[in-house]
Amino acid sequence: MESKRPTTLKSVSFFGENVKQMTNKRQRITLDDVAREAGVSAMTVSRVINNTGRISSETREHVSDVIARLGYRPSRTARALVTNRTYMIGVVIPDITNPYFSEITQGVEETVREDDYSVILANTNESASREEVVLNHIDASMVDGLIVCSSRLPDEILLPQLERHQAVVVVNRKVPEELASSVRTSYGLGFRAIQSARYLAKAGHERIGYVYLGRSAAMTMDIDQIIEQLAAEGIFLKREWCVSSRPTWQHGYDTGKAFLEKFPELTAVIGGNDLIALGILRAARDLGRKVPEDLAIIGGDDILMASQVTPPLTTFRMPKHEIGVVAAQLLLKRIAGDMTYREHLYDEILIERGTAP
Amino acid sequence: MESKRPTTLKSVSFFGENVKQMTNKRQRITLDDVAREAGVSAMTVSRVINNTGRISSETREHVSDVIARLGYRPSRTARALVTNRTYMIGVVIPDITNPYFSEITQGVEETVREDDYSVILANTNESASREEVVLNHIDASMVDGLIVCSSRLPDEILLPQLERHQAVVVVNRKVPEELASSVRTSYGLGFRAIQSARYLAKAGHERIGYVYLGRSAAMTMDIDQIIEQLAAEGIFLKREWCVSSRPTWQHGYDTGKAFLEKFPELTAVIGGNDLIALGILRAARDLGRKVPEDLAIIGGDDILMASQVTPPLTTFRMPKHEIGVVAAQLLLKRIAGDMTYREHLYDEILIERGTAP
DNA sequence: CTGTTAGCGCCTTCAG
DNA sequence: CTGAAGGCGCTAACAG
Repeated sequence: MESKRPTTLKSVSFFGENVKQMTNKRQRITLDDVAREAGVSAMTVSRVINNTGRISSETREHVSDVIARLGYRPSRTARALVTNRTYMIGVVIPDITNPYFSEITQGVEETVREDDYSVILANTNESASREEVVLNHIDASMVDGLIVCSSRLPDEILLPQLERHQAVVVVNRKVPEELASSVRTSYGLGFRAIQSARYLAKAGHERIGYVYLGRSAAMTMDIDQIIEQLAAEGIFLKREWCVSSRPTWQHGYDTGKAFLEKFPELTAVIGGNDLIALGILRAARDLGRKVPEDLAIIGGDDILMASQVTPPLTTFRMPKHEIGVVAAQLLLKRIAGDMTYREHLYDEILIERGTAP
Repeated sequence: MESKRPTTLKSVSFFGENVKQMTNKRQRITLDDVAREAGVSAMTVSRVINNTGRISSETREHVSDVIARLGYRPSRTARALVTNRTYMIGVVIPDITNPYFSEITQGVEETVREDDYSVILANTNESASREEVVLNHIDASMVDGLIVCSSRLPDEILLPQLERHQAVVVVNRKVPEELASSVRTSYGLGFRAIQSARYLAKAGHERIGYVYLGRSAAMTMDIDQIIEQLAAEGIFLKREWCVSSRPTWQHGYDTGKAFLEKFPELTAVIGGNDLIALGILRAARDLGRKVPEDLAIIGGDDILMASQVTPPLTTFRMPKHEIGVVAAQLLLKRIAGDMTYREHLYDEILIERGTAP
């Protein structure tokens, strides 16, 4: 019998002629199949697989052989049902095509995979309502933990969703410490705008515009607070010089173009993030404005493109990949049962480049 | 009893003071709990949830009430175990930070989510060995289907992996029709290089370099075939003028710099993709070469950045987002049981811009 | 229209 | 060191 196996083996572990039959019945090889074939109990097989309990190396080896021969693979689902661990984590982000988020996601994915976790990606497309739908869809029974990036949802909606999960980490957001650990930049978008305005004011600009990220719950301050704060410092940011934009290049371009045409008196513009700022940069040049001579621009994430356009974009840098890695690490800690609140803050540092030297 | 519920309700569906207790016992509310509370059988509750079978609107309503009151959510895991459907699909891609792939991924995610599927993201970091590990990790029991993008694996390794899955779609790859539907560009990387070379030759270039994507199984032709093909057309591409690079900006930059220094006689360079080409562009400018006067450059994906650098990059355009959408649609068809082979081919069209006018 | 019976594939007791 | 029973939470297939 042993000697006849090789043939079967090949067609099972390789793409063979009996593929069609398999597709019909989907005859999964189970623990019991292995047990029967090996002449042991299911429990023994289970122990071999999980490397748990004491087993004679003899049976262990024999069972391993049978497992390999049959091409047995334990059902993650069945295991999840009984252990209550799925080895998956959810990652909720606004837009995977935004380099800022794809870098964070990469950091997360690469980190959790080391511990055999998989990432369930949920893209909210920068929409609060979609974010809610998506969060609602991710049941606690399908993930061991959740990382929520730059949530656009108000607390009343976000917090109950987080509460459903065993382990949560939020990025760019503050929530009650019992609910989640947190990784974020120290300034937040509001402070970043203030930093930018100060920088521009110091450079002599008096008419500064601000194209901010539309109704984002990640904003630690709202526009009026920012204006107020700056006014206190003698920097004058008119309310009408502040408009919102969705955080994509195209929206930055469209918004920026209309904005610059409406307020030609502006000598500087702050973008809510790099994509917006880069859109504005293109709009400015299409309008015949010289950057930075006629118009200075400051962005906000230091994505690759920021350094490669002409003139290169002055922006704020933060370790995106590392933020993803750390968020993942904090989540793994929580999943492992260590529920102590942890918080990682990163400074955003201003990178002075051509658009606002 | 009914009148006392509201209090409990709030602390269950909202973040309440008994969070701590819940975290301990993780006392999931089950179907039976609902059934008991509603005074019906579990089956009835199941029917209400799945909207299946005939149920008096009276009991339906009552059960729905209890479900809402208890904040019951069905266990995806348990359901998956019995239905053999997880409502998840796997997406294997080389690098999520490459805009080319993040756009495809976005298309996939957004499409499958309409049908309540979630995406498991597996990033291989452009490494064949990691891709193998990752594919091995994605068990057929955890996904209903799989989309593999630009696999770097040879057939001997890739095909058996695909065979394990019920439904597969490959992007930028050809596999036996029984195994998977396919979405890809009509040219493939090899043909794209040939198109580029022809274009450059026509523009008068005689010394053309080629920085290609390292040992990628997505190449329909290898370098020697390309050289041969071009030679037949009277276009001379020396073997030593062809070097490989990993498909990232930084590698493109480093490789490009060394390459240009070693072969200053080149008047044009073809990049394996946009990131590589953009890296070369920067390297060329850092070396004091004027583009396109001293050196023409052609890229290959038409990512956003390509159009925004100076001079803008001549490249090939293909509908990345749509490719993701279609791949997802083909996969959903297969998951639904329609296993007919389908193939979508997209033309890559040359976008003539500043780096190679 | 509703309930009963049997598992899905695995692991956690508890006995040998 | 190994096995037998029971159940995780849900639904399919039958009853009624």
